[in-house]
Amino acid sequence: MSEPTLPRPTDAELGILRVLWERGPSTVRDVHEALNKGQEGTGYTTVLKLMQIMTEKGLVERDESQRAHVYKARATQQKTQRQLVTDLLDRAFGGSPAQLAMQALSTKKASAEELAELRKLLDTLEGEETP
Amino acid sequence: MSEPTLPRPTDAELGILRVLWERGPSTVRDVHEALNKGQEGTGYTTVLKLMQIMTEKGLVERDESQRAHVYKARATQQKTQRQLVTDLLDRAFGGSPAQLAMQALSTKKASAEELAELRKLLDTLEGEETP
DNA sequence: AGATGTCAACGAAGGTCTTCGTAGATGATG
DNA sequence: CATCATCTACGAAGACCTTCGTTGACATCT
Repeated sequence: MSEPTLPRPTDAELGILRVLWERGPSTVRDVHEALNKGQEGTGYTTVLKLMQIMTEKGLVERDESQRAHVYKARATQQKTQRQLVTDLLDRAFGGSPAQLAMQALSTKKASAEELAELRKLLDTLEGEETP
Repeated sequence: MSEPTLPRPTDAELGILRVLWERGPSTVRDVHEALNKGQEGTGYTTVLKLMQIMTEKGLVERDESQRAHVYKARATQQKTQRQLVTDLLDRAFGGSPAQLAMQALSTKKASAEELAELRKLLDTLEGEETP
């Protein structure tokens, strides 16, 4: 196995991961600034500490060749999303994916493009359903 | 306001809520037994303590008229699911509901009935999209 | 009444999460 | 070289979560 399955990221960790996904490999300073666009939220050392812990957990990788270490997410956003969805599915939805999908769509309006894409996926799935 | 928005239930709390949703109003003993069908997982007092805390948080209501207090969930499963989905949406999906929906469907196979239902919802949504 | 069983209520321990202050190393500036 | 800025590392505090043992109240059974 190449992946011993990473732990579920916590809320604060997810915030950091989102920055890394968006910006690509970044230093602590980069992440800290991205996280505090304008307002001051969490302190620098807080972000640093979190990222150190995330390194231990395996959520991120660290390149120490520079003085300012460069971090990058170890799992793609897709993979992490899948994990979180699976989790939520089991914990709150009795494992029904369609129920979750519908809940998601009723919650907030999606764009026409996204809906079209979703419909395409639906076609594929229904095609498989009755082969 | 009738609802000061309940806090997001934790993992263990969600387990208890699921029992309450399924069984309806229940005593601690009921929940404890449902949670430990067969195997022994968590102790009785653990469940009791959690449900006491959940009462303080407002996640459940308690009827103390009987010696064995009867608890019931304060929010419906639907409402809680919606909350969790919204949360996940904001925290990990940059707010795109269709993306989450697709992720959910790719994760696990849904039944034909559910897919049909989902398609119906999709029709409705697309109808609204271009009025 | 006395023994047994069931219940709620604490309190506390051990874990994780988030926060930040302080210290020490390293690089840049005058 | 001395000073200042920047960076990592460390430790610890405070909050929350989960766990359970113990206690005392109340009911039931003999």
